[in-house]
Amino acid sequence: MARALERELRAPRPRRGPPSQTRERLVAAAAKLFNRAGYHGTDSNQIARAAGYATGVFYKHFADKREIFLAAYETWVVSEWKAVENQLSLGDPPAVTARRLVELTVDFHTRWLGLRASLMELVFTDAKVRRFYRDQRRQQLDLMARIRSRIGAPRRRREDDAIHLFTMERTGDAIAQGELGELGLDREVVIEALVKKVAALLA
Amino acid sequence: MARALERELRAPRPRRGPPSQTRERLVAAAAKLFNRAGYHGTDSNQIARAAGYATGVFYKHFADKREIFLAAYETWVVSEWKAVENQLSLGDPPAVTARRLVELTVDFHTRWLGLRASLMELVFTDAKVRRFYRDQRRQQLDLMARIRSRIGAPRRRREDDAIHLFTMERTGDAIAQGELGELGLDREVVIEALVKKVAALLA
Amino acid sequence: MARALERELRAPRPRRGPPSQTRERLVAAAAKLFNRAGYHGTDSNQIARAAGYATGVFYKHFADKREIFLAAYETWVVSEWKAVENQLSLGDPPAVTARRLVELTVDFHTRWLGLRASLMELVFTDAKVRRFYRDQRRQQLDLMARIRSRIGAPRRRREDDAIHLFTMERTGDAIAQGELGELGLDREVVIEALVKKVAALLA
Amino acid sequence: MARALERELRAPRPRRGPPSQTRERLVAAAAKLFNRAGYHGTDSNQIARAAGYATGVFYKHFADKREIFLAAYETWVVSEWKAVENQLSLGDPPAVTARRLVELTVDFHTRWLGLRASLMELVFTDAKVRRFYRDQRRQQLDLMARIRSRIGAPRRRREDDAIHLFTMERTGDAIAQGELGELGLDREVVIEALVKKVAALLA
DNA sequence: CATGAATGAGCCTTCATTCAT
DNA sequence: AATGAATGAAGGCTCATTCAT
Repeated sequence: MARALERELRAPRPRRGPPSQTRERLVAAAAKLFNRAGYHGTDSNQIARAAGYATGVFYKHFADKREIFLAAYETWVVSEWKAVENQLSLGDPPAVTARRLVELTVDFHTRWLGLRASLMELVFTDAKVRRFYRDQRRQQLDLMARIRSRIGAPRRRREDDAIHLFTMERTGDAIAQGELGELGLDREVVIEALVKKVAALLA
Repeated sequence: MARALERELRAPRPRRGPPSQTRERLVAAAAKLFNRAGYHGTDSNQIARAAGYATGVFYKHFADKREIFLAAYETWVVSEWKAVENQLSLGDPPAVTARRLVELTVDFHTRWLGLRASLMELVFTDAKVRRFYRDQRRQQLDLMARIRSRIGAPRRRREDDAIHLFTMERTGDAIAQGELGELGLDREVVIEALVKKVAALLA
Repeated sequence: MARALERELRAPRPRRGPPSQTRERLVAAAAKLFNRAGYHGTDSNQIARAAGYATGVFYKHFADKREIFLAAYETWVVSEWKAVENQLSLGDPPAVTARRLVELTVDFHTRWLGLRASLMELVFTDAKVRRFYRDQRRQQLDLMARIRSRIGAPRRRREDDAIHLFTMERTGDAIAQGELGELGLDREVVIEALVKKVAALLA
Repeated sequence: MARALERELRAPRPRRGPPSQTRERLVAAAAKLFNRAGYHGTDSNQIARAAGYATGVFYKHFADKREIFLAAYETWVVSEWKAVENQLSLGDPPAVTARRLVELTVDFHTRWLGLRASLMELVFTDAKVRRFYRDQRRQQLDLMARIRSRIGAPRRRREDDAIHLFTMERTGDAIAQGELGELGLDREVVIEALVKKVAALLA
């Protein structure tokens, strides 16, 4: 009857499967929605529906909304890491690598714009998110040190690396948000400048 | 009776006064609360109460919560500007000025940490906040250009100035949040590095 | 200064005067507003403002909002009575009188449409309004009996007069509301029918 | 613990069931409350509670209070129609039918007194309610025409039918409200008069 | 495991009314 | 007598979360 049809429309998707798949679908749906409307603009029932499930399933997989945000965030961070490490493993010349890394950053910030927009408030508000966020940063710094030692580049202070990361992060957000355009700035010039900064680290 | 007593206890409330004063008190209270609990963690009744008023006043002065956030944000931004321009007008040697400016930045980011934490999501979510935010950035860039031309420093591309601002902003947040400490980084070293960057602009 | 100017705009009207005048102005403003938006759609601050006074003055003249409604209602009823009695005193031939009375009814219902729309709920809800309403009805019935006896028309049962009044009242509302048009009915035909009914009473 | 006990006490609440049942219960509770306290004297939380549910359900079924009023109104109107058509289908002699119809009218106006009291203001204030109300009236007129043609009664102008409906409606309200008693009128005489009017239509 | 109806605390907002000036 | 800022109860509505099926 009409009821079944309606359900079909809501979620034209095969249900049932291993729990991990359900979880994955939920996270994917959450990411999409958070990205569109921010954390507070997204409601948990929506997430389940968008993933093709009923409301209740949500709380079978996540203790609360915050947790799924964290999961979505983690997904993003992990995929970004993978992409970065993958790029580094290609052995491209530094100039190429630098450009690719900047492109990656901009890409990711663009793809995860809405999530990032909510991140700061949650980092401020929520201890768990904060902890996770800090851990990520630490790993970024470790990675940077490792890379440099691997390629025999000169040592730098971890503090400088941190500032570099902050710059990349904030500038990436600005590009993703279209802030540059609104300020009448040239996106390519900014990207070029970032590439130069990254290249300097790899030299 | 009990009513009067209760009123007495609630708050040292200097009632009656020009509306502008009420508004100011509301904004001050809002800033404090937003700063403590973030935008979404603060409600409009709380704000009025914290300012020493009853619920209703709020909507006599602001159309909604977003509007008072914007007002609080504006207050902060304006005071920061004033402080910066004031510092610049002192005619200190560049090295001193640079250090003072960094100190100012860190100070402001510390004082307005919670507000800043909510800012990004609102910029993303709310067109009015976004517009205001962008305007501020534009003015910052203009100021930078003016300063340099005034002191006869070499011209720079606006894009580089923007990146500089992003770096200052994000690093200022990190310092304010105590992110550095948690990452085992030395705050002074970071500040020193920022000072150098600012000094380079003034040279 | 700007303040005074603003006040001027709100109420370009001489203030101060005998209390009765203030009261009158308030009632007039209330009637207008109730008429536009109904009782619940009108707020008491608005009324005072619209009359050219400050909020507070309202409660110097009326115990509450219900009371000013009653006053507005009374004004209307009294003016309608006056018009009816005036018409009757003219000594026009019955046919003319009947037509004039119907015109009067339609006029008044049109002029007081919004007030009437709120009347039923208030009659139901509020004992004071109910009492006043009933008194009016009683007087209408008395008047009808008196008229007939004066002009030597045959006696009728008071019950029939009541039904007649109900018909006039409800049909008057329908005309005022434009209900006829929406139902595809001819206004003139309806009015003609009413005239006939009234004429029958005067015959 | 206390929680469960409290829940037990609150209401004999048969939870779980098809949404349509919930909706029905809400409408029934709403009708009762509107009827008792009028539209503005009833709030949406109350309605849900009175139906045996928590606050939230309300907005799962209705966009706002206006909508549930309309639903309650519709329920009433539909049931009245059914009763009228049922009566007409019995094939009683005209005199009997007329009396029964008047009784029905008085019954319904009595049962739905409070709802009716709010109706006028809502018809005035709210476009959706107005539209629904007009549609009903149109159908009443259609029905009247159909009945007469079915029983071979003489044609009448639709305008006269409309006036008849207005009379019935307003007089029905008066009876339901006890207005007659307060005016010292004889209820039976009034009813008799209405019966005569209806009978005339059926003749 | 999934479902989705139900929960209810709590937020935003309005407005009749008061009262210090 | 007038002013208008302030009051605060109360109502509309949302949404994270629970739980009976």
